[in-house]
Amino acid sequence: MTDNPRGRRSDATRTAILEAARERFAADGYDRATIRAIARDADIDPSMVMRYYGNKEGLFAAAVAVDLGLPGLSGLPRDTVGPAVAEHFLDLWEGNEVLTALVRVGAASQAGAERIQGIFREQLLPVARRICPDPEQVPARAALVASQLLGLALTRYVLRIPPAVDLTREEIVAWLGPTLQRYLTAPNP
Amino acid sequence: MTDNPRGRRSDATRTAILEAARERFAADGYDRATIRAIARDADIDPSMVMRYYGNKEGLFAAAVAVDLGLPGLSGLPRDTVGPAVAEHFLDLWEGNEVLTALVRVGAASQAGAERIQGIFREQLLPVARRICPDPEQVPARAALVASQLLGLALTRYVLRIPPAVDLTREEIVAWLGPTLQRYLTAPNP
DNA sequence: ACTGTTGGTCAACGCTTGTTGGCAACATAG
DNA sequence: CTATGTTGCCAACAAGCGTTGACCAACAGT
Repeated sequence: MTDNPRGRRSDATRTAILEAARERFAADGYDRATIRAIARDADIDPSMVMRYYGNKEGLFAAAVAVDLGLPGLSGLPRDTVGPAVAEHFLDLWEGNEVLTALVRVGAASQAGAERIQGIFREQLLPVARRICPDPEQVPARAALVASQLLGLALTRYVLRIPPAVDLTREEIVAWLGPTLQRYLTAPNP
Repeated sequence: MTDNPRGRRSDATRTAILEAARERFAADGYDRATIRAIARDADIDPSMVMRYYGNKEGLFAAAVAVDLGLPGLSGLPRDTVGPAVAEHFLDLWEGNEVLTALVRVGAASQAGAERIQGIFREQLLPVARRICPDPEQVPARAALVASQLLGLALTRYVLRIPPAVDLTREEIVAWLGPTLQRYLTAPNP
């Protein structure tokens, strides 16, 4: 029994499945990303997906386990955090397809929406708590930040509205930076 | 032959189908909103949907024919257009489910995404052209406006992130108004 | 009263989906 | 070398889907 947790013989297959799943979920959304298509991309049999991840929901859960890596931002000077957040998320979106998949599936299914709610609650809220001045306003301000960040992701990476795709990295930081800065630290309007 | 364009005997059925379709598309997205479920909601047979709208794509196209009613905004004073846009879109989102359905389906399928691109191009861009100072910057600025508006819709009406749902109308106008104003009329940063 | 058109139902089609269980090949432990 | 657990493929299942065509009932025009 090769029970050794590190280095199972099937690890290559497992990660191939996850990679293919991320690509398909990002490109096609939850319903159209079929297990058969994912298995074909990973060059294995559909039944292997079921064996390793139980069912389609389990596969999705495993494929979009995401860490935003936000805590690193809380050490920054408070008055330049807006542009820093914009840059950080640009890196995340362009680095891999997990977040695109997440938005696509979140818009398509209740389970996906709940997963995004969880990420918001457990990863964005705590950081906002350490940046915002008024503790009572933290949820509202974090929600505004999320709306602008997810909105850019939606128009640029999911809907692919041409002018949103054509925005350069510098333009995005220059425009969104002050917006996020205001949502996080400006006095209540 | 009751060829009379106004007042066909089947008009009640047709609109019942469209209403049910909008609800289902908004609640479930394109793939999970089945023709059978829509027909059940409208209390008719699935085959009627096919007869009246050809196929599922045709039904979707008919269900989300949307007019943003933006031209009315171009007569406003240029320095208060931001909050006015925010209020206008709040009315639209809360008035009916067409836009929610549109975002859900846009995120799920290529056809839906193209439809949103079309609305952006034909309804948002022309109005932005009459508000923005620099004609060359119009597409980028309109894309930024769309990102914030669609982002709020996504977090509030589709993902239903609790703090985004809890925002009051006044809070939204007070926070988004200046953002949209800046995207539309502020000098290039 | 006859006839053609329209509104609507019913049952079925072909297809794809997620999911399951059986079976062969292989690696490893004793 | 044998026994055991792991990896993988194959074929099949039941369910649900969009879609179709045959059929009946009510109506309108003449």
